[in-house]
Amino acid sequence: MLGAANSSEESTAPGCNLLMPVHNKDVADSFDMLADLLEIRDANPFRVRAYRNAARTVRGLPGPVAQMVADGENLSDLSGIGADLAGKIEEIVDSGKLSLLEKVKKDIPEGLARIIALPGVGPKRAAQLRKELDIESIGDLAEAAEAGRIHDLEGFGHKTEERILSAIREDRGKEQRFLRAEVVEFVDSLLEYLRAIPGVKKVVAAGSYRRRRSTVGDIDLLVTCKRGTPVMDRFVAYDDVEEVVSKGETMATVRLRSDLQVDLRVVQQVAYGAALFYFTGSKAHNISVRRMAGKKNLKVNEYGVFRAEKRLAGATEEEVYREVDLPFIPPELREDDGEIEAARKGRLPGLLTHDDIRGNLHAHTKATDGKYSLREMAEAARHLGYEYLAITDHSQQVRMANGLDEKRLRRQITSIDKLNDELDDIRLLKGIEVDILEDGSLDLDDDVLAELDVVVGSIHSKFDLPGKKQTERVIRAMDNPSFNILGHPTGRLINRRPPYEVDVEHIMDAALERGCFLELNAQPERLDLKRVHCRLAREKGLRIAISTDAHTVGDLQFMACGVDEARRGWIEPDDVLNTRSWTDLKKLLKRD
DNA sequence: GCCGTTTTCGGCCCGACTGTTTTCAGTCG
Repeated sequence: MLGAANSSEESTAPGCNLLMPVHNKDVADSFDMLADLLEIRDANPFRVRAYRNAARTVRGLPGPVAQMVADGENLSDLSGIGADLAGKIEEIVDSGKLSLLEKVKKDIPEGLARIIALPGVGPKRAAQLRKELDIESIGDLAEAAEAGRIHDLEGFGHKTEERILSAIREDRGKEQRFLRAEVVEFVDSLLEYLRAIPGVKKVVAAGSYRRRRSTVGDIDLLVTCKRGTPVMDRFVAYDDVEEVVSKGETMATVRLRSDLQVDLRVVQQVAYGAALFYFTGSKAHNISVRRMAGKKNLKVNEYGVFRAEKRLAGATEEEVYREVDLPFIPPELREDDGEIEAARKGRLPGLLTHDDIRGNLHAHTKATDGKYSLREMAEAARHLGYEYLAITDHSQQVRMANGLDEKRLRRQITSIDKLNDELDDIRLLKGIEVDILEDGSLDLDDDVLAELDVVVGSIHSKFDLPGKKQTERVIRAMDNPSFNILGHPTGRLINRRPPYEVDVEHIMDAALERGCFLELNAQPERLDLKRVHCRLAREKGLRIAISTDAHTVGDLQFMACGVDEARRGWIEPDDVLNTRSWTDLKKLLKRD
C-alpha cells in the first residue's frame, strides 16, 4: 500500500531521507488496485490489462524501481511500460502517491476491490451490488448476504448468495500461496492415485508447479486416458478432497483439506502437448506465443495448433513450439521476460541440472543449531554423491544457536582434519557462517578465519537498517580478505519476512571487484538470491554458490529447490561455484 | 494503455464451467 511516504512531521533521524523509500511492491500494488477499480468502472479491458502487466513487470524487477528513477533510467524501455506508465511510476516514486488512483478511489471505494477478490464475484457483479444495494465493502456484502438480500438480484441466486457468504466466513479471497516444497507430497500422492485408475494414460502436474516457482497458488493436473474412463468421478472422490468447486466433462476443480486448490483437465492423447503447453503457462508466455502464431495465421489453443480447421500439431510440446518456429523452451523459463526472443535467436541457456552439483558449501552440525554430528553430515553428503561438504556453523554472536567462539572453532577444525583422514569419497571443508556485525566487521578474528577453507558471511541481526547502511555493511564485510560467500543475501523468508533493504546489484559489483561470491540459499522458504537476481549475477559474470544451509541430514535434499530457482534464473553449470571439483573451487576461493 | 520488418491507428489469446437462464453473461484460469 502507499501512504507510508511523506510524513515529515514524524521524527526522522538526521541525514535520513524524509520520504520513506517507495518499494516495487508499492508501485505494483497501486497499479493492481487501479486495474481492479477501473475494471469495476467498466474501463477498456486492455487498459486494465496494461496496468496489470505493468504491475507484474515492476514486481519482477531485480532492483528497486525507485533507484532506476533516481539514476534517470528510461523506464519506458521496460516491457509493457510506455510513456504514460513511466510517468506514473515516477509520480509514485517522487510523491508516494498516484493521483489517478486517488481520483478513481473517490468514485469507486477501495472496499470493492476486496469484493472482486472473492471467488465468484467479479467486476460486473461488484458494480451491480453497489448500484442496487449500496454495497461498498466486505462488511456491507456480508450483511446483505446474511439478510438474504442478494439472491433476488438479477443474475444472482441462492447458490451465489451462499457461495459469497461461505467465502467471506472462511476468509477466502486473499492471495494464498504455498511453498512449492510443501505441496510436493500432496501432488505426488494425487498423481499416484490418478495413475492407478484403469484407462488413465498420462498424468502430469503443469502450471507454476511445473515451472518450478518457489510458491504455487494452486495445482494444475493434466490427464490423458481412454474414452469413457471415469477420471472426473474418481478425482472428486479422492480422500483428501474437502470441496468440489466445479466438475464438468473435461475439467474439474477441488479444494483439498489443506486448502490447496487442484484443477484437473482431461484431454485426448493427440492434444497432450498443446494442453501441457497451455496449462504450464505462464499466462504471459502463452499470450506471447499465441501472438506469434497469429502472425503466421495459426491458432494455438489447448487442443493443438491450427490453421483454419486443420490441426498441425498438438501431441507434444516440441511440436507446438516448432510450428511457431521456436525450439522447446524449458518450463522454468516461461515467464515472458526474454525467453522467447532468446529462443528465436538460438540463445537459450544450457541450464544447470542437479547432476552438475558436486558439493555443498553451507551446512550446520550439532555444535551449533544443527542436529547431526560431523560424521553423520559427511556420510549423508557422501550418500548423495557429493565430493565435498562445507561445515559452516554459526559464530559466537548467534547465542541462540550456541555459535562458535574462536576456541570451539579451532577444536572443530581439528576434528574435521581428523575425520577427513578417515573418510573416503567425501571431504569436509572447514568453514564458518560468520556473522556480519552492524558495522560490517566480522564476528571472529581474522587469524582464525584465515585458517578456513571457506568463509560464508551472513546477516542475522539489525535487519532494519536503512538500505544505504545495510548495503555498506555488507560491502565492508567483503573487504575482509577471508570473506568468500555472502549467505542468504536478502534475508527474506517467503510469506513471513520481507528482504532487508540491500542494493543487490551494488553488492554484486562489490563482490566482483573483491573476488567474493553470493549464495543462493536453497532452503525452500529462503531461496535468495531469487531468479531475477540469478539472472543479474549471470549477466555480470558473477558466480554463485547454491547451498542448502542444512541443519539436518534431510535438509541436504533442499539442493533440488536451489537448482530449481537457479534454473528459473537462467543459470548454467559454469555460473555455479559448487559444480566444480574441490581442486578448481579452491583456486576460485583464494583471494589475492 | 501498449505497440508496430504489414500498422502511429486499430488491434490487443482462448475456451470451460456455473448459475441463472430459455440462449448466455460472468468468472476463471
